[in-house]
Amino acid sequence: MADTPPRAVTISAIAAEAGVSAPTVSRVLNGRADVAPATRERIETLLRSHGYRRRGGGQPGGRIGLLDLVFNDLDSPWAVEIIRGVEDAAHAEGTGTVVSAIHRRASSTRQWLDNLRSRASDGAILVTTDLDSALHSELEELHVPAVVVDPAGVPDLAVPTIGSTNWAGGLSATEHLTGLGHRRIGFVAGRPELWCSRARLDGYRAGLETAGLTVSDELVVQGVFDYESGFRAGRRLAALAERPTAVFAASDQMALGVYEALRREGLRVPADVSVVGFDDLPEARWSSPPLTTVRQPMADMGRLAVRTVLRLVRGEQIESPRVELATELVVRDSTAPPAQH
Amino acid sequence: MADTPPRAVTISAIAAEAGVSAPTVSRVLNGRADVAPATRERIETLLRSHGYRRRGGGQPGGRIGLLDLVFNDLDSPWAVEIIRGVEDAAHAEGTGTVVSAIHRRASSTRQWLDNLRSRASDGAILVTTDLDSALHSELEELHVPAVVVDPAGVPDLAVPTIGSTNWAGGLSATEHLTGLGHRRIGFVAGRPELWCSRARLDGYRAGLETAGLTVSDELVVQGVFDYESGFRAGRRLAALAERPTAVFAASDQMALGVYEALRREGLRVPADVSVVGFDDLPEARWSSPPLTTVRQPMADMGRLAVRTVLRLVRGEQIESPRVELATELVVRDSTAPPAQH
DNA sequence: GAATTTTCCGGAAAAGTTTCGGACAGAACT
DNA sequence: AGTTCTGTCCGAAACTTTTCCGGAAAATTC
Repeated sequence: MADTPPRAVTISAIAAEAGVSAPTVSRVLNGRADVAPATRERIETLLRSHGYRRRGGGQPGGRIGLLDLVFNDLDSPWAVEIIRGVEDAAHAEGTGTVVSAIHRRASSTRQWLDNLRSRASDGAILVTTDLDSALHSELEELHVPAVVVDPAGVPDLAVPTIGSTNWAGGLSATEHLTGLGHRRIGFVAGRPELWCSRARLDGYRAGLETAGLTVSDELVVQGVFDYESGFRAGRRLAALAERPTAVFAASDQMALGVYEALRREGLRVPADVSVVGFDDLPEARWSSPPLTTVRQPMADMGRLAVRTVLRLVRGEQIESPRVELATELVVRDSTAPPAQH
Repeated sequence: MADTPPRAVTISAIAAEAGVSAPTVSRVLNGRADVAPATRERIETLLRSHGYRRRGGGQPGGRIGLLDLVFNDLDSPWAVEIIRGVEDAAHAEGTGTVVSAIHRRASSTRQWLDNLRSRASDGAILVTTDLDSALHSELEELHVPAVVVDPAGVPDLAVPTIGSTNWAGGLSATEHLTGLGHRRIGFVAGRPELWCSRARLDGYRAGLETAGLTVSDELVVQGVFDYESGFRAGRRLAALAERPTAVFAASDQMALGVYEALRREGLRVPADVSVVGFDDLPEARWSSPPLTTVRQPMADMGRLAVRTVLRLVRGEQIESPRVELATELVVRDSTAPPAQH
């Protein structure tokens, strides 16, 4: 005959190759205790190199049942929004969503991979700013396709990523402020090592240039995306000899930190200083005053991630390995024309 | 011999009873197309009445692999915290967490139940303020034990629930304010039909009485837990002839609404009015000023829910069908002694 | 050194899934 | 009407994986 079609690897094939019986391999797969360490090692290697995937009971086939959604920790402020989008799309496709958090410890990652294989998840959606290549190759060996959803932008990797248009967002926020008449606009930058920070900063610069303003270094303060660093940056900007009339923070959390710094200085938003954020977290709507910000469509990104990973599971081609969804300026009450002197 | 041990229902037993072969039952279970509607109906009824649970491949046994975590919608502001706690405990127990949202539509619930059976989830944790008894009996039929995590309190049902000490929380918040010297303290109540609202209100009253104050009806404004209602309540309290010097809101979202209402009146927190919330959502820490509030240990409630439902899965007894975890007052910057007139 | 326990693994049985083909009904050509 | 064709529905058999049980070898104890 011709070559056999790509028959799926079975437990017995592995067993034969390892020189043991099928039940032994089964025990290894299920993490049973009564297997000699050496034997277990040998079988695990074979399992991995053959990319064994658990199958229900009978022959191959089987439909998609589970998707893993992984967070670096569960502390991303956009976590809920992403979960909501992923759950929504997964539900529509008839698959379940397993949410996991892997912590900094390497053991946590290992355990997650074991669980992933044990429950025969079909694909993984990673929400993380640092997917190391070790994890990536492990997933490759397991034949579990992965997609990275990353509102922070990610260095290039052979994994499809879904982000958002940071540069355009930075530009529109800045143009909103210049359009209101602001001439001195502070900027609180995010982690410089992440793409998205640079893109937002460049968008800010482009916005100033469009308005015929020059970029002043003292108006750009470094932060690390969190509340605390926003607070410190806000204090520094407020203490400037020539105080800016508006501040654009590269994240909502930093914008709220700026709020607090201004409040302690006795300055009012937006009467004395206008503030713009980036992300549109739920708390942006409920801050006082409600925060003008650049919305990242987290839920849509989650939905797209599900569709993308399912295409990979089905072996279909995807158009582009890197997709960016549009950001959108949401004007609320934290911006106003500058006070007249 | 004696009576047979409670043998699990097998596919073949169902098949025999329905007068069909095992493969046919298998097809029904997996939603295959080639089964006559009448036959499918008959088998599904039997499946349900026997509480059939999918088993891996071999004999009964099998270890716990998946837990379902269900939200009413995914809009609860405490969702992340609960997910975090549940994921943490589930991870430690070696099980995965499937997060689902069921919407108001009944079809959504049905679909979730189908998925639940199809993926052979071992237990369910429901986060909801209205678990209807229909759903409850369905779960009973599927032999999937359930636990309700409900920070809002729930009417009695034959399901273990995990809540928190709302009365004590209301009391401690109020005593904190009276301790600072406040004599006129406004209260923004939550949905009156929920237990927790009454408990918090009673805690407030008890706190006033402890301090020898009388409860004035005009100081208690009805809200529905959300930002908007808090805003309206705040406006009403601020417009009072004799304005309160402090406001205790029965949820953080309402407290933030009060913030905004006060800000629009030109009043400062805490210089002019102190504010206390309830829940300790993440945004409480990041509001301006950071909000003093009563913390509900959402993550711990999630963890306890996992342990409880796993005990039910293993057939163990649980101590109490209703557990309340302690709330804790978190003092931040939104409270201060009343201004001297 | 013998006895006992523990470790490790294979055979057998059980459970569930798919593939393939057969029975049957209705529709469509002569 | 008889024949053929086609599609639906279901069972037998094949196949994969899992657990149960028992036995041989190694390790430990007396």
